[in-house]
Amino acid sequence: MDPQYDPQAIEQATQQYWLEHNSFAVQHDDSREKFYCLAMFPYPSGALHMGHVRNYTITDVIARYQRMLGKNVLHPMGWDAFGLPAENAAIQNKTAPAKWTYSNIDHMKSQLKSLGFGFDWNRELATCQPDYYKWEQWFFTRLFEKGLVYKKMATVNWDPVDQTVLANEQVIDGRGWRSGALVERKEIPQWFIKITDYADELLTSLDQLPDWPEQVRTMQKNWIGKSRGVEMTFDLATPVNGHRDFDVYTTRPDTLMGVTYLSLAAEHPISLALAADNAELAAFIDECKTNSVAEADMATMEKKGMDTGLMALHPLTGETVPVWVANYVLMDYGSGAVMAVPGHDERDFAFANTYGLPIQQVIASTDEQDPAFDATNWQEWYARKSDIQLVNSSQFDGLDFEKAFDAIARALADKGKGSVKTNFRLRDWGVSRQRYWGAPIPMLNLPDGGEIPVPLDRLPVLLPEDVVMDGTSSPIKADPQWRKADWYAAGAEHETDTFDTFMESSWYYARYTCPDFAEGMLDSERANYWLPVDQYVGGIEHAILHLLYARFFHKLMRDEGLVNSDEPFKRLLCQGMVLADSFYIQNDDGSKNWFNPAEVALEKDDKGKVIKATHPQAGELAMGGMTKMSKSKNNGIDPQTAVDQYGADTVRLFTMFAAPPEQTLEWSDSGVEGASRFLKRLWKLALRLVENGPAPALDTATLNGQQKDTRRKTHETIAKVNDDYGRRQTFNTAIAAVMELCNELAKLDDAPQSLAVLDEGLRAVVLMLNPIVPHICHSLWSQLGGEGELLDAPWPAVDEAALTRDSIEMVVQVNGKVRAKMSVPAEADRDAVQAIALEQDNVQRFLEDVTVRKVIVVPGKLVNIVAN
RNA sequence: GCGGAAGUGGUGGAAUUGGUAGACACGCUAGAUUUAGGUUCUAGUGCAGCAAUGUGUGGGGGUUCAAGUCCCCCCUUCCGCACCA
Repeated sequence: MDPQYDPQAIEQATQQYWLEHNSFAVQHDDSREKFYCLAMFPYPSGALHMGHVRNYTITDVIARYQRMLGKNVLHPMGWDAFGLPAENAAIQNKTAPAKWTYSNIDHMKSQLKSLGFGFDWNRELATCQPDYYKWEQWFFTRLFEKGLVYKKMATVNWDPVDQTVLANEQVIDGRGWRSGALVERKEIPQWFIKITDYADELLTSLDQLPDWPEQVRTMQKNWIGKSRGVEMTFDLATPVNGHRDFDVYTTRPDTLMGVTYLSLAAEHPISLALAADNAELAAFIDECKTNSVAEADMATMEKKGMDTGLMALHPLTGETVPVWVANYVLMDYGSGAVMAVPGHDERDFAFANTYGLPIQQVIASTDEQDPAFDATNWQEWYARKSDIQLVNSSQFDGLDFEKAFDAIARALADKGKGSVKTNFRLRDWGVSRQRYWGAPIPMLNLPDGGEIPVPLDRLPVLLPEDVVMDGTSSPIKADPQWRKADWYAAGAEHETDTFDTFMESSWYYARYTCPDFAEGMLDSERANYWLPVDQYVGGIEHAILHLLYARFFHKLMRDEGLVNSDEPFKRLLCQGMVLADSFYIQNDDGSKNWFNPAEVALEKDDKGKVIKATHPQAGELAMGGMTKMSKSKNNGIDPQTAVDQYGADTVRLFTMFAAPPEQTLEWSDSGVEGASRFLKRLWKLALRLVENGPAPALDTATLNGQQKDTRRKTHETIAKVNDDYGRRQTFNTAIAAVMELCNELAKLDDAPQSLAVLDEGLRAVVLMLNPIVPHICHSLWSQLGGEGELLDAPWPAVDEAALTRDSIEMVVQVNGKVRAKMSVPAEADRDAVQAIALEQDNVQRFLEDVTVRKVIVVPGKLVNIVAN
């Protein structure tokens, strides 16, 4: 055995062994219990970052652990290969997105291999490959045939200088990132998939996912946003350009008598009709066009509106209500019109106060603690649904929320002006993108204006890969030859929009089960063996969109007869971000220059707190604290550098040790060194055992106290680590427990039975750490004379007999404060424990001059003596 | 703005069901070995105090024999918001 731990040599040899033995290839096998472990596939951005390392280490640990439990484990990997960055890189580097993407995949694949992740590379897929997106295109045409796909006008960010559609992230402070031009909202026709048809099922089947984080289920539930409300019609006092009325939806019909104005979206047909002969209104609508389309901006921007002079009629009273156009009402949501109740909606309240609109109270609090209604000062209870009753609402006065809701809904229905309606916040999924690097939408635009899907025998609609990007128009939009579909009809053209990349990531997990299947989208026999995914791991940032779309797609595939399960992901783990220290220099103009932590020297005070950061050239730097690793803050730590310096096992160990998986992970060089140190100590411990020759057989009857304690520690640790890996998924505490065990094992002497205890303990350590640091464990396993393949070695068993104790340490409290610690016989009953507790000297001292009122005994833990 | 989380020593974190706060590790201090430095090993390390002891889980209140954990109010930070992936 090499006296020095040499990670580079060990890791190379171990990876070579896995390669030669094809160790991670798996097959469909009905006779074995399966386990499908999946990490969210990466976007091939060029190089692996720490977030990837963390993600894939977690799944690799779970996959290897499940394999040791005897399961047939599928752990695949592939590439989310379409997307915006490839286009940007292509423009910048004057290359083609495809070429850039494929070269990134090559590089990142070799990086993944160097980290020793046990992926079944036979199943690798990239979503930009035609044999992948062919089936996505086919599936879309099926959805079209089923009536689940439609086309409608929708808003995009339009850069008037570059003449191109921009993503939200490409709009910075209202301007195009490249041109700097003021971005406009523009309505263009786009394809939508009816996710709202599945809204109810997407909501109710969340209850079938007990192994998802509660917070993710809650976020999805709120996102879907099921509400019960009333849809009603407001007639116009005077028709406008043929429009006689418009609809609004509200969840608060109980406040209907408090409506003091109505708001239309700038793009509402009535607004546009009114603007035709109202220059001021036209100007206001133009101004609204420069507003961001992002909901977050919408919610925080200044609320602006304009009175149109038009009047609508209240559906119950027939009184006139002024109609406004407001910048915060969006045409894409609902009907593009809302009723405003400034007395009982906080946003309307602020708006009414700004524009001097009347505020009418129609709800009164029935809680005497609440202050009276004050139209100049918003209070929490104004919008409450409980402990209220209606006022100023004629025949509805005195009703509570539920009764008022029903009575007003009935009154509207009686007049034919409205009805109760269940609504969802969730909107249909717009899948059109005006970009090149994506899967072409397989539709033909016909000369007469209609659309038909491309038939299967014409699929895939191939995306040309050898193109030049000019930064404005998509190459397929600019290519009349590509668009031409004369094979169908003269003048027919291919749709030049491509799919949202969430389409590809919505079904890749299913395709992994049969990536070679050429006859269809999925080979149901294999797909149904492996699905659903038993463990899915990815970033919390995907908690809503990606996971919701994938759940939706799974149900669509089920209804197409491709899979037989309702949900794609049985258990979900959302890992936290990876942070690193950040350092900068503030420039005179307020901007900041960021310096990579690798180049910064730190100075500490006598407690070890960092007080100064200096850069060899730039001098003293300001400290930006721990922030998410990012290009903009230049604080990315390259995993490859760490792997080259310390080895993959050290990086994997640190990553899993520094924090539980759902929390943020703070990168720390000294923490990495600590992980490396532990592996060196482990190596030394094994070396000591090996150099002492084969350990004698364990004879549990002859063990002394220390040997017995250490052996108990071994088996306690096995039980804890098993629980931490399987149920809790807190790998950091599992590692800490193994470290504790190693510290105990290291204290054993060289007596024959001590070596036997060490031998048993060390084998358990190697088995327990194998999922996390598989290379060093592979090496140690063979040097300790472990039998068979470590990858398939059974998880160590707990010897219940080793867990028994003769005595238990307990704490004695007086009035809740710890005053003594004592050792009591394991079999001592309540009275005996109490008696021993009262005998303790320090307890006696605190019981002088007081009377014992009560003694609480928590078996195995503590005694609390209540006295005064 | 709306929705979802988090806040514990000098630092990362532990405390799993209301029951010994600070496991494990980093850092720091002292010592030993080696010595050019690092490495390695031993001991100590929440804060205040010589000690007994007091005090301590973002802040303020409450429930309980007992609260990091449960309840109410407040503050701060982070994530998502539909065209980044």
